[in-house]
Amino acid sequence: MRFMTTYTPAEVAERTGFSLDTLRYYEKAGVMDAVGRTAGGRRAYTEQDVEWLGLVRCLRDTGMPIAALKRYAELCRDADTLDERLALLEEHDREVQESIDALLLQQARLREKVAWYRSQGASAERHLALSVLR
Amino acid sequence: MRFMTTYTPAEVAERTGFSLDTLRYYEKAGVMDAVGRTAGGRRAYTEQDVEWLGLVRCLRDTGMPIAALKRYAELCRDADTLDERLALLEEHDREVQESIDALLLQQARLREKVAWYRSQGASAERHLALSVLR
DNA sequence: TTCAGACCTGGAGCGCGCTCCAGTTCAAGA
DNA sequence: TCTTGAACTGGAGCGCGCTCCAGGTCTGAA
Repeated sequence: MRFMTTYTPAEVAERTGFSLDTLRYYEKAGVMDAVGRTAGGRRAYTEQDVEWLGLVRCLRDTGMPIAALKRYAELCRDADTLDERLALLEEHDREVQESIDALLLQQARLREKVAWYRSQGASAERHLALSVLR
Repeated sequence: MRFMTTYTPAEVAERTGFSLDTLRYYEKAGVMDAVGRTAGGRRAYTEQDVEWLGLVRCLRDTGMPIAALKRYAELCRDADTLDERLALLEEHDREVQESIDALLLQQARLREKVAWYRSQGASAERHLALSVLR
């Protein structure tokens, strides 16, 4: 007989930032293995479940689609898939890098626009200053 | 009588990277002003239209929602709204910065994971090397 | 024992941003 | 003149990732 700490759905939602509905959805969608249950049928998340959800958080926040997450989860069920898992994460990393790069590029454009508006604002103020001085 | 260069929908799609459907959608949605038409009723995009779409590209690529873009377009119809436009873009810039920061943070986590897999791969190789040497 | 409130399920619904479609019209080249 | 292909319209449909709902069950505190 072994004992282990488990967490209620509400606690997991609190700790991971996922909603209860999202947690159930992830389970249904195969993003995570079926969660253990209490005698009464309530979910009892283990520490590992919560850790897994931490990784899910990371991958979702970086834009990995549910389908890829599901694929990754499947690979993790088989211990003999380290290469594939690594490849999947490396591919994702490249995509993340690309979106960061794209974001930085467009941010530069955006800031040019902002700078332009500020210069317009400045001339409006100059204008105001002149009219005040008149 | 004045002449100006205009562009067909196909040309604009080519230049902006938006699909024909998306261009029509943006017009319907108020993301851009109604585009001028030829005698036969076909759209004739002006250089300004194309420039505007360039800005739309920038804002969409950085995640600005259609509704905000529409709001911005409305402000641009009134010359007397520089402050509001600037505020809108500055707010957007902050959000862009936040998502870049979030992305960088999670990317770091992701790379730790990748590094872990590589170390596993390395020990697997060591293991392989050992078995080869045996 | 009772009751509130957390949790259960299956399935419908939603918000976003397009994307596709059908049926029609326009325009340029052979 | 005919043909072909690009563009027109209004509206339906879609993929994604949740989110909500109804109707029922479980559980711990009073």
